Amino acid sequence: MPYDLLKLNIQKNIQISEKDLDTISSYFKPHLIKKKDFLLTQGSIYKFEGFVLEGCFRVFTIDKKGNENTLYFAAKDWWLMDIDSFMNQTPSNLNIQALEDSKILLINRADKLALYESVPIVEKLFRVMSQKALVAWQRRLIRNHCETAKERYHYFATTYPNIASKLTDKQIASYLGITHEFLSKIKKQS
Amino acid sequence: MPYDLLKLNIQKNIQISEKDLDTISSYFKPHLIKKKDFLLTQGSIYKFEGFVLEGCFRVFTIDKKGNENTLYFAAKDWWLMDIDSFMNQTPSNLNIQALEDSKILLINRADKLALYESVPIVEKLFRVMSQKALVAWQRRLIRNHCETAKERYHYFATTYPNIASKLTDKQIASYLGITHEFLSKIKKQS
DNA sequence: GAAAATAGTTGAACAAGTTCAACTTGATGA
DNA sequence: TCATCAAGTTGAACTTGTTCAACTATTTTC
Repeated sequence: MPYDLLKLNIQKNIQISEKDLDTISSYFKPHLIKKKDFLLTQGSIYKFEGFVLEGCFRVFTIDKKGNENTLYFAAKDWWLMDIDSFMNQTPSNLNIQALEDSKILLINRADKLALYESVPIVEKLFRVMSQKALVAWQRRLIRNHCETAKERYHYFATTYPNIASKLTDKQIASYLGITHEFLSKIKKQS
Repeated sequence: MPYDLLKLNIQKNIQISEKDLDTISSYFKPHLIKKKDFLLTQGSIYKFEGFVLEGCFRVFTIDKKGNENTLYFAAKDWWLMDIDSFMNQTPSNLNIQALEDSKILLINRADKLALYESVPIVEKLFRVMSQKALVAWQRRLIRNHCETAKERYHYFATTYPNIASKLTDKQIASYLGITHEFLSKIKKQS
């Protein structure tokens, strides 16, 4: 039954037949990733797309100054992808690391392209998912512009309590775009 | 020939037949928008998607403190949409204003939904467009985290010189997420 | 179970960016 | 063409967040 979670997730995005759901599921293969192992490292080409069944991942870049910058965390029921690298087959700017022992469903690039062909509704699925993600990213940027670090921290901690509880303050700080020293001071204040 | 630009734009995203291009184009209607007029205001529901043929638009929100926050500018050859409001038929958080007299192709919501049905490749078109946009938003957030306002200003001014030249400093500042006073000081330094 | 590495705390000095207010310049419109 | 209104400039005081360094607490690892 590892595919139940995937199927439910898909149904949250589009209306789809059981048959199509089964076909889509059959393309995804379960994998176990150990804590601290990398699914992707900066410079390599991302050849998979993933759906998290258990555990938690962190997606981040390292800039010129050596600072880690977390794009997002992916826990159970979240998707993992480096769209840029996957679409264009260019070296990735991202690192994807398991924060704990994790279980994930993966589809490789050739199979994904085949899936778009054989199950046309998959285009719609990823269109809808991408558009929802786009809205979320727009909102996050706005929050970055008009809220202080303290406000952003509390938003994150209350919106994603189950993810936040798995993370170190250093990881949270790299997601908020502040230093971990400053996060420590924020937490002391409140 | 107002549809040539639209067709070229679509061809940059996907491979598509002339027939499909013509069908898609037929759903879009040209409109003129006068300088300072609004295509959308916060609180109303967005019923159109647009493609800019001439002129320039600004997409922004106004937060609780009354500060304007610019999400993006859309000049010739750019798309204009409030995905959130359009998809879910919820009141929009965005304002879309013409910065100069502009010409735009619009498709209304019912026609857009019909278009997805009648020309299936439109799903792929918007899937690809959304994924590209997503990558751009992710990069912008990272830049906001690891670059100073000065670096972000120069990145914007050199990456989009033709858009930047149409804008007031106040509008640029609201895009960068800084005050216009500080932008003035940045420009003086360099 | 000891040693080593990593995470978190705190303080002082600093840099980046804001706020407010006063002023100058430029655009716009009756 | 004069008056008005919005855009841009500048300075001083202030707030937010950074840097670096020294320290403590907590995990990891052998």
